[in-house]
Amino acid sequence: MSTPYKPESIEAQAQRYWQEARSFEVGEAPGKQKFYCLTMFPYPSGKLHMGHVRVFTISDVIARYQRMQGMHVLQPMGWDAFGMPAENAAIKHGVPPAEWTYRNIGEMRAQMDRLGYGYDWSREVTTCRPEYYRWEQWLFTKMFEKGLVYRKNSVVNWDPVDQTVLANEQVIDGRGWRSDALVERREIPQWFMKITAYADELLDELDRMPGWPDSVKTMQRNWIGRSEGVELSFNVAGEDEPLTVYTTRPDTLMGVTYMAVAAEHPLAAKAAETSPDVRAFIEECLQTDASEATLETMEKKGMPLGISAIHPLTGDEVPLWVANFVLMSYGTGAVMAVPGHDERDWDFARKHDIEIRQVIAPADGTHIDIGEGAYIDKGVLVNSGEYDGMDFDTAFNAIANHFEKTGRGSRAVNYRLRDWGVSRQRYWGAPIPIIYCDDCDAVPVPEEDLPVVLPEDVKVTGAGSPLKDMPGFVATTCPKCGKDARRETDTFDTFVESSWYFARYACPDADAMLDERAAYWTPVDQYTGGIEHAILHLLYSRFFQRVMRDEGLTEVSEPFTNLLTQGMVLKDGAKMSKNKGNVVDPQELIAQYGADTVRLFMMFAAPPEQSLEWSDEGVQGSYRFMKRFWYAVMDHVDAGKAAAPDPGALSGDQKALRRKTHQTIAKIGDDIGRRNSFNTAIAAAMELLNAVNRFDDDSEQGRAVVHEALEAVVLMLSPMTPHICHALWNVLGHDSAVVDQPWPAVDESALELDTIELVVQVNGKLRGRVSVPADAGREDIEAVAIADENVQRFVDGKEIRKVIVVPGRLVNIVV
RNA sequence: GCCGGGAUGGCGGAACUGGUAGACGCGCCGGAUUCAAAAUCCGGUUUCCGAGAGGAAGUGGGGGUUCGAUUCCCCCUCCCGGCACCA
Repeated sequence: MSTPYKPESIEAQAQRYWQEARSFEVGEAPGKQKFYCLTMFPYPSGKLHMGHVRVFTISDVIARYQRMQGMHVLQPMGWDAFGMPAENAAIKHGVPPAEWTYRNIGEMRAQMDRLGYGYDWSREVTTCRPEYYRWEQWLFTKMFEKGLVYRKNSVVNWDPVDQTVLANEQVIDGRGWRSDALVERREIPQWFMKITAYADELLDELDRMPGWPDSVKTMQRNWIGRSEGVELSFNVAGEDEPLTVYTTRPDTLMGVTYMAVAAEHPLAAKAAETSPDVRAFIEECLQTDASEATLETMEKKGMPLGISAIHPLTGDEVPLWVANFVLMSYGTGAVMAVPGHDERDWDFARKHDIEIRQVIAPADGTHIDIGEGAYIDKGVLVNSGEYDGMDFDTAFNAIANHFEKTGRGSRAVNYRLRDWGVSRQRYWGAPIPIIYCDDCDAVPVPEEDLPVVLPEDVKVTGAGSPLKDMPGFVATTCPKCGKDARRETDTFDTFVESSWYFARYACPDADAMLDERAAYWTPVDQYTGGIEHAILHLLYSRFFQRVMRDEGLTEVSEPFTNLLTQGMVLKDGAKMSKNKGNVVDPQELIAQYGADTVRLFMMFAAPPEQSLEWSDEGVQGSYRFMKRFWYAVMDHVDAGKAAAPDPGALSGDQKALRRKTHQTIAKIGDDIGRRNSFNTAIAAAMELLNAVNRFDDDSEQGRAVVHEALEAVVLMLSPMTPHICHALWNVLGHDSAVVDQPWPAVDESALELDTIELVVQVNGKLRGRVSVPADAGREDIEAVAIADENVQRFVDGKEIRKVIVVPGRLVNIVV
């Protein structure tokens, strides 16, 4: 009787081995080729969920595979430990955020070890530790000196009942999640990092990043949104200050029939002084949350201000409106409107009975009716006086030149990308290292006084930041003049921590932000994480990497050479969540089936980039496969020793199994190494094992080819299911550990075939299959194909027009 | 609303560069084993027509390019991710 498959004991054994052998702790080895394999670190929310298990398993498979390819692999792990959930838990249960966070980290780390991930824990990074965040505080002060950070007013969601700032996700249908009060837009001073200073570099480099998915690069390109246009000044009747707008379509300038400003614009405020209607409208505009999705989907409203701008070419009066879809913080807070050639302007003009003027006509002379809808394509100018007949480029240049000559405007490059607001009015984050002095204004904390440590023994109530009420934290002296001063109580956006942690893993204990070890390990060779981070986290990290580079900390510009974005884990077609009650706890599954089964299912159920539909039956199927695998090896070994195959002495069936083995080695190597196609890799391993189980041959050579096949399966599945493979490798007679084995080699001579099967089509429809010698010529193949009995039924009596032969695949006869 | 992605048997998915649609797994059906069940093993399984050989249809919907389209192009529907304070 074979030894039964008992995952709990073999998994514990393998994990003990890795721990005692320190299999995954790596130092810098300049002679070896390094491979830095990283997954987006988790927020320590309490327990691992299936999404974590999926991304960590993907990364672990890649790390273990690359190790078998001879790479010197680093795979670290850490904690994105600041964030709102800790404050929410504190409000709900009265536990201080720090305590809650550290407890969660302990729990999740134990779960990760139970799943068998090959992490170098000696490099663990926890972002809520002062020894970590001191360096981002330090970098902030360096950026301050360089003018890369600045303070300006910007909009937040204000909950008037809780007297606190809300995150966008805390605003539900325009109301505060706890108070249910209508949220207001409010402007407060906040700190910004000048990511726009790097906009061109961040954009241009995308063209030289073949290791990133096109979709992510496209999203980042669109997000940066570089455009070339013209900045123009419109005089305003009765005002000294002109109104400046930016447009990418100066060719439509003669079609401007109104202009719109934001509710917060000074001209709107001025009109409100005399008009109660305008005042009421402005107040209504502020009763909305600040997210772009809300602004873009809400009803477009506006009101005339009773003020006119002067058209810079015609001198005509153009009415000025205040509108809820124009935002003060974007651009100049004012837009020119061309309803004839912009959809939003067209809708707005229709609604408010504003003139719609056609100034562009299709270049091919097609008639269009501007009363039916806006014509937004580029074309030829009409109704534009001296510019009539010009195409877009000619008109763009003519009008731009005119404005540059008259000093009323200029060509300008504009970005959709806005500077990064890093201030958060929250407690559980890294303090922004600034001191406010009545005389010296905002002064960065000197290097020798860093870190500014966040006090951890606090009571969180949910109404404002507790830091404001801690005189011991706030009260300080000005580093410049020594007078009494106040500390900044805002903390960093948590994206700041996640924008450089990947570099810190290289040197977690360095007495500087980075040291020479980062030069060895960075950039990350393989980065894996959720597609939801395609823009913000990945763009901020690319920005930070450059700031660190320009500070002389590294020579690397791009932090992540290859990027894999994995899909979500769904159940019943929806993301797993407590609200929906469709959560599957990894812990219970591991207890029932073992880590290998869970890992195998995760990798088998879907390709990594797609969403993965959870299936309890599928997990059982993976468990069944683990058992079949286990007993196949056990039964083989129980029957005695096996020799190495002698290629010259194999029968046809033996040769066929050996061919299958080497075909599979080639396929799985390609699937994992090139395609990140783990599901098909596993399917191929299953096929090979099925072939072994069907293979009934006790002869010496028969046992030899089976042995070779089983060893190959053990080696090739070891990245996916490392524990069972650790055990089976020893069962197969090896003293070594499978984790240190090289990837199996393909024997090209085993792949050779004498005859191949070709598909025969008639007019593209499958009509038969024929066997031909592998080296058959085109004429022989055609003759054999046409001679096929079933093919004859469709060819007979018809004229053969063309025969297409796709070598090794098919023959298509066109009649 | 804007940007990005997706849709293939009863289900998850495969088909990599335009060349056999449905690999592999789940489920289901039939059989073996068993006193019985579980577990395990063997066979079948896109739909329709046909005893069979075989034929017809078929990759969200509509059109197009091609000897040949799940794959390329145009239009549409639905679902998912992101939209700058969730991480």
